[in-house]
Amino acid sequence: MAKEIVNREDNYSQWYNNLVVKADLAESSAVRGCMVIKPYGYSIWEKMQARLDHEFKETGHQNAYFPLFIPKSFFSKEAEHVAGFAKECAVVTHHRLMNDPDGNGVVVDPSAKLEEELIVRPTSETIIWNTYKNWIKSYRDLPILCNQWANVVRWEMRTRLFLRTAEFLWQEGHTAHATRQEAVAEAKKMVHVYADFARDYMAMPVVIGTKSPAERFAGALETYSIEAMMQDGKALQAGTSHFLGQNFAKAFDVKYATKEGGLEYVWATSWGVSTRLMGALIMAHSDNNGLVLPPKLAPIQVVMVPIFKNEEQHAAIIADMEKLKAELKAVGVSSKIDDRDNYRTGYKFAEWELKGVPVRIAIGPRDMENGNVELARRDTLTKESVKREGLADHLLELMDVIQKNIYDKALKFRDANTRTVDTWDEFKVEIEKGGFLLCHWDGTPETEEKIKQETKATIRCIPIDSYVVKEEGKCVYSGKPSHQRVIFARAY
RNA sequence: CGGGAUGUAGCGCAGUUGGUAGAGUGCCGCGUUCGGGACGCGGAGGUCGGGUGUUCGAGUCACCUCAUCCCGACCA
Repeated sequence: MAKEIVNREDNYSQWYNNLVVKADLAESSAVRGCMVIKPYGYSIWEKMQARLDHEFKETGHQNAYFPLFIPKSFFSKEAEHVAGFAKECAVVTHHRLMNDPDGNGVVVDPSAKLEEELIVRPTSETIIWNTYKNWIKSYRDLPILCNQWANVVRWEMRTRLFLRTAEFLWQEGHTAHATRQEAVAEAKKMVHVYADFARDYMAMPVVIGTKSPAERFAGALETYSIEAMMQDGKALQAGTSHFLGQNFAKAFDVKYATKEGGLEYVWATSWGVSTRLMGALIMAHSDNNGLVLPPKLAPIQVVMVPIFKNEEQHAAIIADMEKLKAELKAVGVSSKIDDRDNYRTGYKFAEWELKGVPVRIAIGPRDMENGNVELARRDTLTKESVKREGLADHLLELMDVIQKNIYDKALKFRDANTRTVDTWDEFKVEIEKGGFLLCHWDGTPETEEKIKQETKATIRCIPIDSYVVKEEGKCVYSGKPSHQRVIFARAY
């Protein structure tokens, strides 16, 4: 009873917050706008990290680490970039505390004021490009393909667990290239890495596209993103990859000697995904019973709950479960035996459902006699009696079945909530229903801004893989000519 | 930074015209239970966000202040 969560249909936001806390993923911290990621939530993040890190290495990248603090002057160098982040920076002004002369704890020592303020990184382009300047002399030094796993701070006015917190964990890739083509190819490659990860691991379909100029990253020439649809019909930007042109190279004076003996500015990209993916994962699949985790990211793939009346039965069941656990380990399926004696069976069932464990196996005296187990699937909420014999192999196969089913369900939902809209009247009605609207847009920031003001809908992306509709048409708002449909939606 | 609300037990909350600080849940102990969130009995747990004022007396009224949340604004 205590762990019951509110209905998704009643209040989606409340359901989400409730779920994050009750499923033991994270909680608000005492620090404004920050969150504590709890062990269970963090273990999911670690699984994401491990897979993404593997992909980065496979595509030729290396990990590195750059400072948390960025001198204020670095920020002044790229005008567009600073404008994009100036309003949400945490600034370090002093380096020492002292006892309060009035005896009230400690105060900031006014004599310890820093010569130059330090900014807690909201992103690392500036500090990294300041460093790359020293690394790059010749075309032989290129490309530089670095990734950093780090935390960043953005002083957001309003925060939500995982989706927008003042401090968050992420990875940021920063690459330097000799040519424009190479940099563009890198930015495209990485957005596809993200899309594949979302599809194959998070079981979350995403649309790959480019951002409209207004939605572009501060300082980028092109921003590629993956956009996912949450179950309330709102869009969530789940990852971005930017072609930065020569903007940062020029700002930090990073030139290389070409093979021909010339001197050129290098071309740059940056790309990142954050703990926001956790929010995406939760909102893409979960239901009123709690979290639904795709097997590939579930910290525990199979949970085993023993049912018994006496110590003799208990010992026999646990022994069998230990055996099954070993069999599962041998085929690469993670499992846990819930042998807690202070909770009843029903409580455990509810709790593991809340935590999103893909499969639950219950074994009781009846099952032991019949050579069966009770198998419950989290994704379908169905139960069936299956043979104990060959169970490990069956579960291994079932993991793929569940992974696919969760993806298919999300894909079906997205397609069902993606509509083609041609008139402004229709647009205003349809946007209220949520989902993606495929519309013609005249390509001007003015129209985009007006639509945003009137409906709160923004251009999520100009699709480049799915939902690509290249055709002549008229802008849904202005009626001016357009060559391709874009995706409008309300977003997180 | 504008508009609105809320601060009371670990948590989510109730607290009447100002009069001894409350139930639920969770936690600890004992017992009965145990195939879908059990129940009984006992127990621990509070400077009522902070300050000032009014009053014989303030969780309650007034003022100030701090914090949090919601709606805007802001936001790869």
